[in-house]
Amino acid sequence: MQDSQPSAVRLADALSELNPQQRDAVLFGVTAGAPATPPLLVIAGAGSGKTNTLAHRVAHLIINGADPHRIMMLTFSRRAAAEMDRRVGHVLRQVMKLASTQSPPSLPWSGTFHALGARLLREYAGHIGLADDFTVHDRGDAEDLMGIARHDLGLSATEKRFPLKATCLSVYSRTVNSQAPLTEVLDQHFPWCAAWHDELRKLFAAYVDAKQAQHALDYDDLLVYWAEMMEIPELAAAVSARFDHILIDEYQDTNRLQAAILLAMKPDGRGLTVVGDDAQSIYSFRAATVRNILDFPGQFATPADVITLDRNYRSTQPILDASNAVIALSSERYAKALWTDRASELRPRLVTVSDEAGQARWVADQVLAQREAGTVLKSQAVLFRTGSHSANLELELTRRNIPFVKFGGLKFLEAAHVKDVLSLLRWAQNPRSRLAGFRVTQLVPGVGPATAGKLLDAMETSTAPMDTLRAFTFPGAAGADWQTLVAAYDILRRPDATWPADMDTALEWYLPQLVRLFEDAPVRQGDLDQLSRIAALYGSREQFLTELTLDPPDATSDESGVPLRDEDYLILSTIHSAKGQEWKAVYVLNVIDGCIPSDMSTGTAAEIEEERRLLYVAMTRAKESLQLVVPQRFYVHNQTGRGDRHVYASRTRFIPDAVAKLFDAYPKRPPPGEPILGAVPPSVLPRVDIGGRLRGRWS
DNA sequence: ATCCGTTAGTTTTTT
DNA sequence: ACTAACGGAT
Repeated sequence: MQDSQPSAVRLADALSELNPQQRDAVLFGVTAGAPATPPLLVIAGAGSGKTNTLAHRVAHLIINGADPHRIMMLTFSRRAAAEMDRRVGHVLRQVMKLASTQSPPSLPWSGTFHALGARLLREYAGHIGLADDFTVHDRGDAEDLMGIARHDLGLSATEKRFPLKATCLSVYSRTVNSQAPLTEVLDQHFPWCAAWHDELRKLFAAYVDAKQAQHALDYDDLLVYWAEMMEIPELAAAVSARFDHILIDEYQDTNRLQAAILLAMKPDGRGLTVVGDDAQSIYSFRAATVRNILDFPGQFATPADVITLDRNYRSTQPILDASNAVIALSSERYAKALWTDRASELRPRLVTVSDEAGQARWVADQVLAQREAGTVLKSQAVLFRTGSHSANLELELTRRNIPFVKFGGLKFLEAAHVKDVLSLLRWAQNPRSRLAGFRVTQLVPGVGPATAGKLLDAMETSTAPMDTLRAFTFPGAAGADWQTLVAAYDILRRPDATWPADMDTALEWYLPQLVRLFEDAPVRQGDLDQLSRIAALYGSREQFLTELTLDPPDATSDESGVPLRDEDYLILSTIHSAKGQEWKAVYVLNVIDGCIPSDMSTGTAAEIEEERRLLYVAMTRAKESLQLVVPQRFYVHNQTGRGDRHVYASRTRFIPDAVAKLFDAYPKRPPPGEPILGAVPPSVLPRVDIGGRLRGRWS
């Protein structure tokens, strides 16, 4: 800071770009020296400049003397964390007048609850009876382990079918995250499993034992152990004292466990800033609760101040009018209505098409048309309720050579061959990881569950697991295959193993298995090449394994691999994954009852309200152009047999006629004055297969 | 003990 | 379309 203009002036300049509410939120409680600020809740409507405001507040704290190392910034995803870091840096650079070679201070403690939890736990592992080489299980691993426990308890052979392992894990996870009794969780969210209460309880106990025996933590454990650690006064004091300021984004999507952690970190609320929007709460399936945000102010001796940001900078007025109208019908009343000064002639569109194929054609046509008009593909996004809803569109886009990237789709980390390789690395990192060992050893031909189990039992009780492994003789003839695994494992276990050379060792062993196991080995090898490239970005094996599970690459494209950054591509995303993002043009697919709301979540009024908010979130992503597409016929997915079963869909219940008036209908209705009869142009009348319906009646 | 084909049963969204 | 369990051949 060496130029003539005092930084205070530049600070004032930076702040002058904000509106009065945003400025209040930035400045609230901040004084020179930056001692802990009083608790603050910012209610930030969609597109209200929330991230920018938060970034300014952080920068402001730092300029006033706060130490970036002592600021904890909790975001919803790693992507959001990176964006926040970038913006804080931007403001700091501007105010501190750094030379372009100097990098602004960044926030080392910025990330998701889970990622920061993992870091803290590794640091304090020694104090809480945790091995510091613990493995983090992703969803798939956790399910597999649950499956093993389920089988070991004899629950796979019950008279009536026991819930699937994935369902068991969901129940477990929800119980843990909501801190509610199992009975309550079953009654409210899994009534079809309620009869299994006692067995589930036993299963969960076994699952917890299994995790501990192999030094593994699942996603929930990262929060649970953190919360438990904060119950010990000395540890709580030590951890809390490391952070002067804790800021949390998307607070409406945190659950009770996360709120408990937060409160334990800052019991008097000093230093806490939480930001959220109750109208955008869409993660209650993960036990998130709006109560967190509603109850926040009253949790402290001096209630937290509340600042509301309701000026929207993102969307045009017509888009906002329609979005406001949708959320206004919510049974719970939300205090704010967003406003903007971005007038526009262009109203959002409600487009009726015959079926999903027509929907795909329509969207592809529109995407190309908008690109011709100057909106690059990257500024356009197609949003949908569930991953499978985009299948038709993906086909159409591929056919027309329109590049796209899908967020929230199938992760390539879930593919069997990728998991195989990761398991080998993980087993080497943590020999207690029975799950990894179980998977890897069964890759050797002739080795099945029984043999693998015997070996792992022997290793578990052994003091020198490596020797046990080497000495193990297994029945059968394929000794050579076995020896290659032992050799590879031996190299990976050496203390002088280097990264990313380990990845090559693992791949070298795995490639023959890949060729043997899969017909499409060449395709899959492409994935492994990509994995290898990703691996090179990490500093160590442990870091690679942990961060990959906590922060998986979240997009897949039509070809394997994410396209290069400078290519142009269309964005496809689930509405959940679209959170916090914005695009010039947004298309929402299947805006029909049964999709939004999903017919799986029309059980309770609360579920339906969440679906309404989901539509609201989707609509408020659009800056200039918004099109909701309503196919009149919707093929039922997942149907048994070669059915052509479809439902005659109707527009979502969240857009009744009164709200529909805020949209332009397409195809256009006849001008007022025309007879009502025949109002629907013949081209959009559904084609009805009456014969099929009659047959369907009996099937 | 492993492997493979057959059969019955199935709840979206993600850290 | 996908999973899990089970019977039978090797």
